Amino acid sequence: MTWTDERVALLKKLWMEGHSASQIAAELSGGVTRNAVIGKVHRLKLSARAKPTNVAPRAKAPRPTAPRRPSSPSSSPGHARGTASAAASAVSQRRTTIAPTMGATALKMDTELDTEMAVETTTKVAEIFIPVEERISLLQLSEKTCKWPIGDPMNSEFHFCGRESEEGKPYCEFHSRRAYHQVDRRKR
DNA sequence: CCCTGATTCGC
DNA sequence: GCGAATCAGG
Repeated sequence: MTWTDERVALLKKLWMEGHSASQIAAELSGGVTRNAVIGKVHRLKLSARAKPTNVAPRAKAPRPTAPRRPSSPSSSPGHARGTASAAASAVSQRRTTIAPTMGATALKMDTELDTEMAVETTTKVAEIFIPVEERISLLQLSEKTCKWPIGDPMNSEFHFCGRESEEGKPYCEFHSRRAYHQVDRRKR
């Protein structure tokens, strides 16, 4: 299949409407893969659709010397994957970008709830402080504890899963599936 | 394991 | 120009 004007036009339309590359690939007839769609999108220089004001510098461009695609059927030695140090650095190198608006909103809500909070605190302050030693707080999480939140953050019973997480994963095996396995993908 | 877009580079 | 392989991330 070739990129006719009609197919390109449809590609542009669907891409601008927010369809994913795989969805567009399915929409276009023929054996078009999502990679083909993405490649075409980049060549057309329309990879930017509705940026949220935030454009992180593309510094994640490694140039692996390893062969991209073996042209000969000779087998190559297997490569080890995933190390403990890699997982640790991945966590420590995490960058959190908080939009100014979020901070302002949080502050505003904080002050708004202040008076309401004060009344509640005076009546049930004892209940709030008792279980603090037993709960798993945010700061007590480590790289090997499941970080799946349980309960309402506003409730004193709020805690994290805390079970052992797989190497390099933020959640335990059970919650990792909950987090990444898409159940209602079709409804979009 | 499911998915997303981004990038590279042999063809 | 094309797109599979690969990467990086949620």
